[in-house]
Amino acid sequence: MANIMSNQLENPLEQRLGFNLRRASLAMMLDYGEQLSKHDVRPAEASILTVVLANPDANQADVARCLEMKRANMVPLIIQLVAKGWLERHPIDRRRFALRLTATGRSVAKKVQMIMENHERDFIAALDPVGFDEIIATLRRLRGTK
Amino acid sequence: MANIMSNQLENPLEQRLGFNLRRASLAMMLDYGEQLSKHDVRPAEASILTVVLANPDANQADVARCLEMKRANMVPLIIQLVAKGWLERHPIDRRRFALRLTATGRSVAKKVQMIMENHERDFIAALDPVGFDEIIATLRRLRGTK
DNA sequence: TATTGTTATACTCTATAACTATA
DNA sequence: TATAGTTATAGAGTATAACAATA
Repeated sequence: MANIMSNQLENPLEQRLGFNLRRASLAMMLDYGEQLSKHDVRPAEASILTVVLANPDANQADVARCLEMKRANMVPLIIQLVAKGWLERHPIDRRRFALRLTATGRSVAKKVQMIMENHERDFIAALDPVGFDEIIATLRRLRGTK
Repeated sequence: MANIMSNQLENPLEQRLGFNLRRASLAMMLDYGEQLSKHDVRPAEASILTVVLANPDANQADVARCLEMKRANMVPLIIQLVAKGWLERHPIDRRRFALRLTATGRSVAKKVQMIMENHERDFIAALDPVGFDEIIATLRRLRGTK
């Protein structure tokens, strides 16, 4: 019963792809979230700002689809972004809204891109000797499995 | 304003390491969680069962540390596992408990290992041509960054 | 003094079902 | 009939601070 004494346990999950993938993702999320929180931005909000910046007048359902989020979960996030004065909703027809960044929102969205760039730099460096493109391609294959 | 018409938006996050890492992790978690739920096991419970199976009589704090979980978040999980009749707590001294699997718990834990093995197989196949060891080493470096 | 287990609490993201209004 | 936005709700995991008892 060595385990009663020692405090270094064996963790079989350390050999698992899923566990390492999850811990790596959480490590990145932790740093990313800390950087964003300095500007009162949540990761999910940052994702929406990024997509709307790249796709002016997109509607909620389209944004949700391309971020692989549920339509229903967009609602409180959009409300928050509007309340913060970063986003406006303009009717396209009588059931869709075109999402548009305000001047402040555009400024925040650009700041978010810079934070993202700086945040990713350190982690991308840790990929070496595996190449960035190779990793991205591999992660995409994992995303498409099942 | 092509975006009012089209429903295929550009997603700049597709070029990001963090986004792809997260989506890949969630894709694996989705499949893993589905397989486990058939046996009324949650992923976090499966992690604890796995560590206790490999480390009989470990205490909660040690298990939490090796899974990178908070001590406080172990409590309801342990209570659940005890309530399910899969885990017992035996006093080590007057402040620690040795966690021990019951006969049923050991059987569930072994079933979990099989589910994990089958679940990972398909995803590991998707790694090709990148090797498993290479990916694990890379993910570990990411985990250790910041 | 440091650690274990605990309580309480809050936050973030995810998931589902069902509704309405509209295309 | 299918879709957009919404409501309500639940679940899972994570995080912090603080406490009593104990090492």
